Amino acid sequence: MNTTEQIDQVRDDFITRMGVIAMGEGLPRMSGQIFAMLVFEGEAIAFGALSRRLSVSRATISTSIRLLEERGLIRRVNKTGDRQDYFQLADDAYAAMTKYALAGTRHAKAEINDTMSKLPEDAEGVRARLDSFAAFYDTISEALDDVATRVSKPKI
Amino acid sequence: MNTTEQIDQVRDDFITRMGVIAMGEGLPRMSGQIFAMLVFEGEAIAFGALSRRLSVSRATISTSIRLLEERGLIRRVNKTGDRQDYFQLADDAYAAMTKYALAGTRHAKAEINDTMSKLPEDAEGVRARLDSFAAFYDTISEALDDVATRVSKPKI
DNA sequence: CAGACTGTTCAGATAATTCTGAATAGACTT
DNA sequence: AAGTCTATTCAGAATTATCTGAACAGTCTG
Repeated sequence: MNTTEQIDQVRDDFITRMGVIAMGEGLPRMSGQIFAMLVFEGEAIAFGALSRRLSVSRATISTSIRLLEERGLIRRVNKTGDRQDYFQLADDAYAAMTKYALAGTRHAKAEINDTMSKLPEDAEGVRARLDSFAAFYDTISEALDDVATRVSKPKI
Repeated sequence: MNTTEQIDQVRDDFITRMGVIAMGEGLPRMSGQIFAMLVFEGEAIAFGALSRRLSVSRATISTSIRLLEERGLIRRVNKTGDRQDYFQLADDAYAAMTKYALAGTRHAKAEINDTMSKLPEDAEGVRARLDSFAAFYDTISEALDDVATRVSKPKI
């Protein structure tokens, strides 16, 4: 087995694993696999190549790509002289990932706060418990916010 | 509308919302709803009451409960003079929640590291990119670890 | 011990997600 | 302009997750 074959095998294995990890994080498997492929390759990959190398229809690539774009994880680039769209990791993909999670925890906290605002004055026990719950999400949010800045590439 | 009715309504609304939040965090809706109900009520709730008040079969309660127990989020308690099982929030439910997430990010990092170990020596570019990816998960893990300790109840 | 009640398991039903193929529209080439 | 290549959309198929009812085993009660 030569080096290229070895790398191919490692890459396919990596893609498979990251598909599973992605599912655990609430991302569809295919989006995770595309992300993994882009991490592994480094350079921009063509739309058609994604479909071919992940053995999945172009329609699936299209919708998976959209999700990743919406979350700011990947970037669509145009290569002159080639009609296809190319994709590569966003510059601050990891920061974007973190910020998405952060939005989730902030939303959860907001839901709890909203619930608290509807409680009658005398529901002290409930209020205290919801407050602890909200504080938990707040602690996580703080931590994620910190991660986001630490992970962000310093802007020149 | 009296205070009790108002609280009932707020609680049902809270439960509904937390079911959705839970799904976003990779937990089945019903587990999230049970968790929400336990947070709201504070005191232990009977198995049968969960089934009744969440309008769901006993089988569903059983499996949802198991998941929550496995993750250390709730505690099963026995009331003398009552055959039913009762459930309440675990003392360190939020810490347990955090630790579960932490286990996930550590696992992700391990998968990446494992992939790296299989790479041939000369695959420097790939190695560098995987290293960044792993570093990201490491940063998150550190943050979560910090959250876990801050959220843990101090052991007397 | 018979009957009532409890929680668990599991096969099958139901619901939700994810993927595909076909149709479409835009852009380039000749 | 006709033909080719492209990405998107969407209805339906395929897959996966979730819920239910029935069967079961254990425990208590009378």
